[in-house]
Amino acid sequence: MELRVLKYFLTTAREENITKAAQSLHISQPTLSRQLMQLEEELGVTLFHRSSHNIILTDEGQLLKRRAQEMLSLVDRAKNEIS
Amino acid sequence: MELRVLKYFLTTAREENITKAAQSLHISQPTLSRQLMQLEEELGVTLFHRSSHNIILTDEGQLLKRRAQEMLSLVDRAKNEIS
DNA sequence: TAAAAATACTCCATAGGTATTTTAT
DNA sequence: ATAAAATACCTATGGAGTATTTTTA
Repeated sequence: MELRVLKYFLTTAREENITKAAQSLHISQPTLSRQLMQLEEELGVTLFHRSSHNIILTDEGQLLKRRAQEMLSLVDRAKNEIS
Repeated sequence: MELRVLKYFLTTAREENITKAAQSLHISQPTLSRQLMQLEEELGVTLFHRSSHNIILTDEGQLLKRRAQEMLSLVDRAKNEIS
């Protein structure tokens, strides 16, 4: 689990669409799709319910969302405190 | 800033010695030395006071230490909640 | 049949390693 | 003299891209 991928995850959770999230992140759709699948594999859970028109968080995905948001807030906080 | 490097940083802060921290992390001393320098460069601050026999946190380093510990705690918490 | 996601490759950036040098006690 | 960090150089893993196929509303 890396902060870069958690940002990918949160953007995707927000957009509910991998293609749009990838555009927003300025990476390709396959790259994002792969990173999300790898994150799911690493955690051993399904994070998204995938349909052909959108992709929404599972219960486990919602849990990760909260913690990921907290982690990224801490990054901002650390950067502010340090500088 | 990535969680992997924050783990490196916290281990080094604890060991106060890059060589020992690298052994504890099962990576080489130059790899750890480089990652720490890159983290400092990224943040634009010095995180460690380096002497020839130990390496200790600066004030900015202490600030990062707190937040990094919180982030890694959140990782554990997320993993526990999910599984 | 038209979107969105997944798959199949290819490429390259960078994490990591070994060998060596520098530094400070 | 010695222990530790930094530097130089090389290797290789995996992050990222393009092209294509699969899937489902």
